Amino acid sequence: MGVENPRALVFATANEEFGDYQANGAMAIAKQLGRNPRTIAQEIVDRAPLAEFNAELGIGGPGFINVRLDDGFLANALSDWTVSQPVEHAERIVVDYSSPNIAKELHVGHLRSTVIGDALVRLFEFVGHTVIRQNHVGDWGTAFGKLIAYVNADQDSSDFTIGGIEKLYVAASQEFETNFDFAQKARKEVIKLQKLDPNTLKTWEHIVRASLEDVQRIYSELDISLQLSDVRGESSYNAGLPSVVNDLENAGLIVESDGAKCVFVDGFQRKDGSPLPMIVQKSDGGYLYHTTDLAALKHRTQELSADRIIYLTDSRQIHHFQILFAVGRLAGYIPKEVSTEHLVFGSVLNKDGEPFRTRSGDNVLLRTLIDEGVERALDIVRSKSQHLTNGEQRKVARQVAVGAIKYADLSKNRTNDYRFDWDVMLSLDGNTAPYLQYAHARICSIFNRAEKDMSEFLEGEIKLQHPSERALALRLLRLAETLEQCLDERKPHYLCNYLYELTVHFMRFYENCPVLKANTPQLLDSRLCLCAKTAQVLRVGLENLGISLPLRM
RNA sequence: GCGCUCGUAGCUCAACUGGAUAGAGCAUCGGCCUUCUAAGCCGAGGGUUGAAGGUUCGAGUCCUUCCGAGCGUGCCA
Repeated sequence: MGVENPRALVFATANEEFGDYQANGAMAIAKQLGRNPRTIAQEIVDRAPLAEFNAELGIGGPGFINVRLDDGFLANALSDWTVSQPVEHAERIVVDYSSPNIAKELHVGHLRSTVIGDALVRLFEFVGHTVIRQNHVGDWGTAFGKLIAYVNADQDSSDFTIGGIEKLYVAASQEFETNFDFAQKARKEVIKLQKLDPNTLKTWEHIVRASLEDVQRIYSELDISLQLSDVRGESSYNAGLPSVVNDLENAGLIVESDGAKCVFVDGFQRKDGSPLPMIVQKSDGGYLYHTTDLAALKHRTQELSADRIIYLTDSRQIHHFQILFAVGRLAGYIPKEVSTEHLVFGSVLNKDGEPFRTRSGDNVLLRTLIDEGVERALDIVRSKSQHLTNGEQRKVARQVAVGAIKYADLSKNRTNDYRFDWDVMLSLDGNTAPYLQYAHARICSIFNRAEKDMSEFLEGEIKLQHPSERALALRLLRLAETLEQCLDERKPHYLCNYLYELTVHFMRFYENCPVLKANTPQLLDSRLCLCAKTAQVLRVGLENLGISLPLRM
């Protein structure tokens, strides 16, 4: 038609009465040509572009081309369909997430980075990327002086288990505030640590190990895929910090200001318009997190050969990452073809919209959160699932609780703050993990009752007889486009919304279409196949979000 | 002060990045269990998308101004 870059702009219709999909490209073309959009749409439709699929085309509104897929086409498409959706170009993606602090237990402040990060790495891997997880733990710094001094002073604490480390840290901090001698010892330990004194280092290692073991226990309870081998703490970059500063000096980027070594980057300025520096070495010679992050960046491009580097932190660090990436480019640490992304997320608020804290104002520990969730879930499971044994109830309660916590987080747009509300996330109504888990359990139950193996029905001829079967089929086929959108924007909530919508349609199908009492053997097999595929999508979807599914509940 | 993010039903959240009549759940009201798990399904009411302008065939989405909230703004991370 003589138009540059014509795009079909195909979307699922907002309203079923318009069909299944709509193409909005005609209006864009009409604008370019200065012609009537409906005429353009008609010309496109006249060419019968989807004739081979038997699709029904119509024109609506100012020039929408509505597409209703043929039932037979849909049924065939679903019969041949599989969940696997590999990307064309696989990349090596470094994902930096969770990042707990040693000697502090995981708390709500780590929840979103950990949960969202873990969902994304699983999804990246599912579509074929190579993911390198990096847990950038805070295992270095002045706080360790206090801890080491405290452990040294009290030999009993040397065999602490880490429920105790948090307490140890609190006790050490208190001692630091009130006991002058202790404070002196703590400062000495910091220096000894920096000089890699063997005894001090030994205690440090001991603390780090115990702390990491505790972190792994929480990960395991939360079904987080991070392993000890993914840990690469701040301490591991220590030796490289001077060379980072050296690199920056060689690149002519360092400016001394008030005794501190700074990098100034165009575009970063303070309120008065004066340039805002990144300080890479303090006036006392010490290094800062900027420097460590630069060293990590260098490591990730040069040693890990990343194509992409992704960071998950809350939105307060936006500025830090902007300047970090800018300096990384200037220093040559980030080659042109490598992309860096800072994925931000909002804060976790309580029911009333305030920061989520304990009564005394402390961060809520993930340990506490899991325990409370399991307890609440167990109450519900005991009252609703009396057909399960005690042991099964406990297991289901755990899956429901962990699923609920993670799903509540993942199902919201990550960039916004979200409210943590037990009653909403554990509810069986609405866009929640238990609702999806329940639908899956119902499907399993059908196969149990029929004494058939679900995996044998993943393939088979599908017949779409009832409108709810058709609607379900259409939703199943949208997995691929959902995953694409989800990973395109690195926003898991698109997948959650999809899974919820899929489940709603499954529930309707379930109400309207008896499976085991279907009229003919062909219809029985077709419906079992729809069930099996739905269960598979739920499983693939939820498991890639890090959420497990009970077979019964 | 400046910068970033945000403001959608009484509440919690969506809205495929500019598309048709802004959708779900909770809460409220009303229906459906001798049939595969009722932890379910069906229906009803509920909106000037913070306000006012602007761009466009078309705006919750883009631009401007205002109001309001949160966060950030040089040696902590």
